Parts: sequence; C-alpha cells; structure tokens
Amino acid sequence: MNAQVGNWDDLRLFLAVARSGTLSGAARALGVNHSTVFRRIGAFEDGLGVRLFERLPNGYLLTPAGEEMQAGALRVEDEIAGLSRMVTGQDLRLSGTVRVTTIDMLAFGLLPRHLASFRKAYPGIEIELVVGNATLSLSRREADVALRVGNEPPESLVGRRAGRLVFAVYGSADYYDSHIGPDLAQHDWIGFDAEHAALVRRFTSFLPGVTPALRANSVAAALAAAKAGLGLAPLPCGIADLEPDLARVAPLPDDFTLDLWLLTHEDLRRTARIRALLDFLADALLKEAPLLEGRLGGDGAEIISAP
Amino acid sequence: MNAQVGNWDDLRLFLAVARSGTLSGAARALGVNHSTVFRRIGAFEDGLGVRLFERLPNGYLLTPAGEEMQAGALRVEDEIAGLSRMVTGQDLRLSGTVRVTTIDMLAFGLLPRHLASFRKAYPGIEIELVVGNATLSLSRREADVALRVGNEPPESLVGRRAGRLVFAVYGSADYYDSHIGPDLAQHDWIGFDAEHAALVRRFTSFLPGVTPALRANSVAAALAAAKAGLGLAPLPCGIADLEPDLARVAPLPDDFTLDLWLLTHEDLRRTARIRALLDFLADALLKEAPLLEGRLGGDGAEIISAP
DNA sequence: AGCTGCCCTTGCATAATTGCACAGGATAAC
DNA sequence: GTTATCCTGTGCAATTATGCAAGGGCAGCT
Repeated sequence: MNAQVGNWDDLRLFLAVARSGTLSGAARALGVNHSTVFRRIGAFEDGLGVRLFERLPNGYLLTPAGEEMQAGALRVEDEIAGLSRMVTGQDLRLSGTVRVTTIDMLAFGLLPRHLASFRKAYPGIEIELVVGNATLSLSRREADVALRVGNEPPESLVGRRAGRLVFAVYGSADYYDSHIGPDLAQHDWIGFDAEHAALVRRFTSFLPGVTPALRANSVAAALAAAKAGLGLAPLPCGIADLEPDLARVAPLPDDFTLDLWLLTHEDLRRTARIRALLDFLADALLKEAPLLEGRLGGDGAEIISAP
Repeated sequence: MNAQVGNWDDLRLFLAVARSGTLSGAARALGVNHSTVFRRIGAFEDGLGVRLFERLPNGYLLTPAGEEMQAGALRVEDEIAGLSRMVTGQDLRLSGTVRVTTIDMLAFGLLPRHLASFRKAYPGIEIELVVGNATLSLSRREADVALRVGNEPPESLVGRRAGRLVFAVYGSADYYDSHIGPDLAQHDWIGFDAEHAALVRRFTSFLPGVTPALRANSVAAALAAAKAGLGLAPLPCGIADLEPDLARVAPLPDDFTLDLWLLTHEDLRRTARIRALLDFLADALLKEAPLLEGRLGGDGAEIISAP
C-alpha cells in the first residue's frame, strides 16, 4: 500500500528542513550536500503521496500536512534521542568522544588549558568543542556537556555551579593614556546587546545614564574591542587578567558577577567519559577560583579605586 | 560524539530482527536480503558501541541493552505508523493500493469475485491480498482492511458486522456412499484446532463425546479434507454450498455461526480508496446474505434433517 | 544597473549500499 | 548416520545514493 514512511531516516532530514526553512540550511546542520537533501525530501514526499513543503524562492515552507508531520517527527526525535542517551548513559568505557559546548569567551580564554590537561590525563577520550552563543540542546544531543554562564541552569539538565566570574572594568593602556580622568562616566564604554540581559542590567545600575558606544554580542567580542582601544569594558577577571594588553581600571559592585555552570543531561551523568570530564573540570575550576574571582590581579591594583 | 542513532532507519531493521529472532526472518519481513540485515545490524551496533543482540547458532537474541532499545523502538514505530496513517487518512484520491488481509477460506471462497467486481468499478485502485490465519496488525499498517470472522472485533479497530456465516454439516458423496447411517455420532469427523475455540465449543455442544479424527488449523483445510472424503465437517454454507463435490448432510444448531467483520483502523476510515472498498464489500456481502446464511442450498435439502 | 550572496535544481562521477552466490555450521527429520 | 533445511557470514558485482560542479533565479546592496 502507499503512504508509508518507508525509510524512517527521511524524518530526520524532514525535521532539519522544517527547522531551518531551507535545503541549504538543513544540509549544513546535517553535514550533507544540499542536493542530497533536495532528493531525499522529494523522494519522501513522492513515497507518501503528499506535499510536506511549499517551494518558495528563498526556501521551503511547511504545508499543513507538513506541520502535522513535524509534530509527530519531533516526538520520534525525542524518543530516539532518549535511546541514544540511554545507550550512552550505560557506557562505562573511558574512551570515545565528548562534545562540549560553551560560549566564545570561555572557549578561548578559560577552557583550552584545562582541556589540554584533561586530554593528558585521559588520552582515550576525544573532545569536540562546539563554540557558539546559541544555546545548544543537550536533550537532543547537540552536545554532551555545557559550560555556561548565567544565574540558574535550565530545568532538564543536571549539573553544578562550578565557579563565579567576577567582573571588573578593563581598558587598554593605549586607551587610557589618551583619555581623560578618573570619572568613569566620562569615558567611552563597551557594553552588551540585549541577549546579555543580566550584564546590561548590572551595567545600567553601575553607571546610570551612560550609553555604551559599542554593544557587543559576546564577551569575547567586547574584550577584543577593549584591547583595540575602543573604550572601557566590564570583563570577567578570570579572562581579562590574563591579557597583557588589558589593565584593570576599576572594580565593579559585588553583584556584578555571573555564575559558571557545568551541565549535562540527566541520562548521561553516569557515562564514564562524561563523568570523568565533569569531575575534572569541576576540580580545575575550583582551583582557579582566585583567578575567576579576580583575587589574583587584584584588589588595590586598579588604576581607579572603588568609590 | 559516539552512541547516536545516526540513521533512524536502523531502528526499523533492529525491530524486525528483535521480532523474528533471526536475520533471515527479518529479511523476509522487510523484503530485503539477509546479508543486508546482517550488515545493517552490525553497523548499527558499531555506531552505538553496544551489543544489542547475542549471536546464537540459530538466531539473534536481544541483550538487556537490546531489550531497552526495543522498548523505545516500539514507541518510535507506533509514532511513525500514526504519521503514516495520518497522511493516508487524508488521501482523497481513488487510486493507490489497499492491502486486504483475510483468512484462507474467505480468500479462496468468497472474496475473489467481489474483488474482481471492485476492480472493475475502480480500476485506479490496486488490491494487495494477504492471506493468512495470523492476525495482522492494522495499527502497524500490516494491512489496511481486514475481513475477519469472530464474534467481536478488536477494540482499536473500527468497522462493521458485514454478515453472518451459518454453518452446516457437509461431506463428500464418496464419503457418504460408503459410510453408515443417519446417526451423526457414528461418523468420522473433521474438526478444528485450539485456535478456533469458538468452533470447537460449538462442535462439542453439538456432539458431546465425539472426538474429531482430524483437526484442521483452518476452515479451508477442513473443507479440503471433507472433499477428500475424510469425514463430515461443519463448514460455512456460503462457501461449502459452492463446492460441487460437497453435499449438505445435516443442519447445525442456530448458534453454530460466526459473524463476518469488515475492519480498518480509525485513522484510515476517511481514506477515499479504503472507504470505497469497505462500502463496496459491505454492499456485496449484504446482497450475499442468502448464500452466507445457508438459505440457498438449503433448508429441507439436507440428506439428514434436523432432529 | 551591476554585483554579490543566497537559494534551488540537475547531470555526471564517485562512493556506499545492496543483492547474489557461495560456504560452513547447526538442527531436525528420515 | 545421512540428508534436508534452516541459519549466519563473506567476497564480488550491480544498483542506488551521494557529492561535485555547474547553471539559473531572486533579493539585497552598492
């Protein structure tokens, strides 16, 4: 008879197109050629005898039938992701790959030396680092471990608060030499965009009425802008203190901090290699608390003291 | 990272092996070569890094991990079957294939001429007839329509009672000419096996203490045995009256009947081609009620009258 | 208006998957 | 004990799926 999902894997490609809205976007997400996605979707629709997407010049749009298909396909995906987690969760080998996701400032400024140490300690475990400021899904196994900043973790994940990032004001020597005095409000500022709501709020509390001249969408970008002499920036001490081109200009209020979270999915917490990485990083980050909390580059050394 | 279900279609093959217990059985069920199943299962396990089956000389046995995988894969299968039904349920074309399942006595003795008429009426619809006495799953789309006998349909199906098969005692002319008298209890009998519980009960009520010399596992087999002169058999009039080699020997009690059911899955009842077939068969079977209820070959014409 | 970058679609070559044929082992039936 | 039938497993050829390269369309930018 007709209209059977003959190849269940077609649903995986269908979902990717549904999510991205384009064949090309789906192909990138899936790691295949866009012509492959084109043919697979076409064959899938032919086999079902139904149109799942409307073809537009700039992409593919779900039809009503496609929307119903998507709802079911998402349930299939959840189920299969659960199976993958179940299998991985029982894996007691200290080998294989762990995919870690984090934001760029941690990826460049904090993690590499710890991951290098981890690799020395566990040569059988490979690390795949996925850097990006989009929050990847651990439920869908887009990553196994996440190192995130924020003030509470998502509900479905398990993990621990692994440290606290204390922020201070930094600027480059070049910037400071050519700009006026100790009144912070009179300086140029590098701030953050609306996606960093916690940082925006704290900055506005700290310097009401000051509008940053540049708003970055990531802390790493802000740090780079500060190094380039574009202004002063509130930056985490654990990262900025390691930059020879930056100087700590002033402290920030005690609440100008972000918590650091080490997270995984509940089903994966007993996977040996994931357990090993989480334990290792937790210990390493604990030992780095003085740096993270700004107590090394420290108190009393700022160009401008706390008022 | 490891242990992801990379190709969701692997689950479909996995389930087939889990069900049948052998590569060869799964291959037959799936319509592929057994070597394909062998390689797909091997690759699936390698990709997951876990053994799902224990290899035995006579087949494949699920490991504990395999059993957990099976539980989830069954949920995936249900979901995908629901998607297939959803798509098919919306199909308004009077074309395509309808898979019909029924038991052998109906397949050989009743359906063919009606299916021939249906095909003439709807040349765009193809019929696939699956004959067997195993009850196929309409939920899993093993068939679209079932013509079954029994006294109530399974809960999850929808359908209608399409007629009633009245039974009578039949024997071949050869048998009767060479066997003694009007006492039915003194004859050789062809009965049914334990899977035909309703018929066994009725027969025992009818002739207590008579043990059939031959027990058939299908009514078609019983009919063939009766034609071969092996004894008397309780057979449905709608089928046996059409056999020139069989004569109705005696009536049976009024409750020696089976209901005829036309069934489909709830989600498929609005599929145009399935709707068309159900309506057509219901009408055809209604018109055949005189034959099915034994009123054509009938009353008063038996060699031995009802006591 | 022209250019750039994104998109979809298609023909051909390559890679991967599948089927075929065969071999060997185990079990059941005779 | 022998034979038949089932099973799994493997090498090679055939088939199918995929990637590559190219072309065309469209929207946005200069």
